[in-house]
Amino acid sequence: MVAKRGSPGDVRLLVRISQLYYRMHLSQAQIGEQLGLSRFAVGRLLERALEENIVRIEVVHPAARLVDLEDRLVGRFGLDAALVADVPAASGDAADDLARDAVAELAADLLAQRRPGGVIGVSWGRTMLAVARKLAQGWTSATEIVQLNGAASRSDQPTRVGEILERFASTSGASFRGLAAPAIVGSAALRDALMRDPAIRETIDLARTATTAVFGLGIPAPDSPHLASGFVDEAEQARLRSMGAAGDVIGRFLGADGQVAWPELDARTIGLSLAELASKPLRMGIAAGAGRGPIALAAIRARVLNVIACDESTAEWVLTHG
Amino acid sequence: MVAKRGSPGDVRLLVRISQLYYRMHLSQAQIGEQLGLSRFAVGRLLERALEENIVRIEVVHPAARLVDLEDRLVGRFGLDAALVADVPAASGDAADDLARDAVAELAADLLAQRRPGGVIGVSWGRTMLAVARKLAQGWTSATEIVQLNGAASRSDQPTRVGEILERFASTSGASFRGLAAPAIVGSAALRDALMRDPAIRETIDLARTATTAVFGLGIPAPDSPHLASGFVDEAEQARLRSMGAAGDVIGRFLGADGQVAWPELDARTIGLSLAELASKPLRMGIAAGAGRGPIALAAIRARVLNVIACDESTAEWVLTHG
DNA sequence: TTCGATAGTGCACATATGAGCATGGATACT
DNA sequence: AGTATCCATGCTCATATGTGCACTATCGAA
Repeated sequence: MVAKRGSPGDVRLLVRISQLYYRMHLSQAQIGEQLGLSRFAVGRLLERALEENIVRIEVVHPAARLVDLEDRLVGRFGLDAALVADVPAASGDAADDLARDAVAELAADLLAQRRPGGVIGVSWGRTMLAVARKLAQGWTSATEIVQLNGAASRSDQPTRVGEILERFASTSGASFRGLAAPAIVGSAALRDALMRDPAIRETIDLARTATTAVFGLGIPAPDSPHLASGFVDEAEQARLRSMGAAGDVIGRFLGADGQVAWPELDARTIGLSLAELASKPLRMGIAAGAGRGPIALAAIRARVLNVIACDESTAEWVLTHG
Repeated sequence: MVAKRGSPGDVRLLVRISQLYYRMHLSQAQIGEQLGLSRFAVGRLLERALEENIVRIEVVHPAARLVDLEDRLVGRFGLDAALVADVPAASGDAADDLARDAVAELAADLLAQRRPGGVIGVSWGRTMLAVARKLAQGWTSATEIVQLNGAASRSDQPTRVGEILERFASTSGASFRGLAAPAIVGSAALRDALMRDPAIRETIDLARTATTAVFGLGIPAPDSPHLASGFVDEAEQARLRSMGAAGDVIGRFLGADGQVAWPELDARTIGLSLAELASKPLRMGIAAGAGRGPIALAAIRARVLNVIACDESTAEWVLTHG
């Protein structure tokens, strides 16, 4: 007669079987033979040992947290993939640089894994530069790299759009095409006029054919390259923020709900539209650094991205507030 | 291209696969499908996750310690079984009572599990009384219960040998037979004379046919019922201890090496010999309470037991000193 | 006592996993 | 450049495990 369920000897049997199975790596049949039980009985007792928490199986690596965040982002928002970087939660410019690098590495890894071909559209900014610098030789077989949106010509900080395009192209053997125009101009009319310029138009048309887009998620800080380009004065910047702009995607500012924050300003913005962006099969948005939570959530809601790369605190903000 | 071994993305893959496998309970094939890997690759990565301690599987129940001690006792000394009771390591008479009860319960459980038949030999003492009181109705189909060694007639503490035999018998439907003689007498000649007495001889002969023996392991304390029976005076008791007697098994005192400590005294002892005891297929020795380590080890070395039941501190002592 | 409910048992069969091996692609060394 | 070596890969085949089911022992209530 075997010890009854719930008796002290019963737990001991579960413990013994668990140790034989998980520690000694005996088969259930061997254990059964040794203890005079059928292999079925052993299997069922092992199942009970698991149920009753006599055996604990856990994923203990620190990265487990991050993978968990990724899975929750994918599950909650129906994304294609999510990458959450392991970044100590510090603040300051140095910490932001670290976060950018870590997130950029993940983004570059994912691109290499997916090996997107054809035309790839890219935006610019510090984050995109970090990604460009992490790309390994031969990461893709793409044929052409194209700039998705205008670059500030008068920014105090160089936008480095040239280096970004050049690196994306040189590491992959693709050619590249820049967009020789400001991000945001003074009026919708001027924007429309520029968009009709043949060189600009050709680039935008090429960008429309891209099946992959990679872009950073920006915040409306006073030193944002978009806002500092000279066509958006301080009053307009203040108005933008007061309208609840969470940040920008390829130069276009979104509110927390994922809608364009200020349509009139959007009409003065040069580059692919958000609707066009949202139609790409692979569109990766990258958010690194403090305060990126709102724009990340807005971009997710707008569905302008289906792959997000961000740091831990951004991921947590999004999951908390989304 | 999959992330290279050692790269950060590699660990993340291991973590993700581990979570899908151990937490979500997907099959390796499903995981492979989902991540674009063969099921073999998934299996190998899971193996690596285990090797690299990304996944930890442990038996967490408090009883695991005890089961571990049991396994080590069985393995180290080639026993048939070992039972280690979960007893808080306290000292004092109350603690000893608790330990005795806990060990007795395990011993009774094991007996019920083995269901020994035929003739069962038993010794007496506080430990055996505790075992007798734990026996459940119908624990065995044995036909006869027989006393293995003489009982002190003049002990200050009643030996309760009657109750022990009666309980062993009444819970199993067996009849019982006592041994109406002292444990130790004054001379070998007197011992031999008693052993020739028909009633005593019959009981001993019956005990020789027993295939199962259950007995306590005693220590040579001044209040030991064996020593207090009147035939061993204080000088002899002191001599016994000075000869290094670790304790007794069915009234026969053993040295630390498992040899009979004092052959002349042994020749004055009534009951089964240790060699006869050691030939039984199932012979369970029970040691509960402080200071039982040495006699437990001695009994193991003498092979007079092949099943031991003891408390945690005794088990640890034996493993440390054996 | 008799009956029904319940939980445990062993089985046949389907599925999942592991082991050994041949292959191919990369690396390092000459 | 040529070549030896090392690994990772995916295969086949053997083993191990899980599932659903029919059967039985046990226990409590009528």
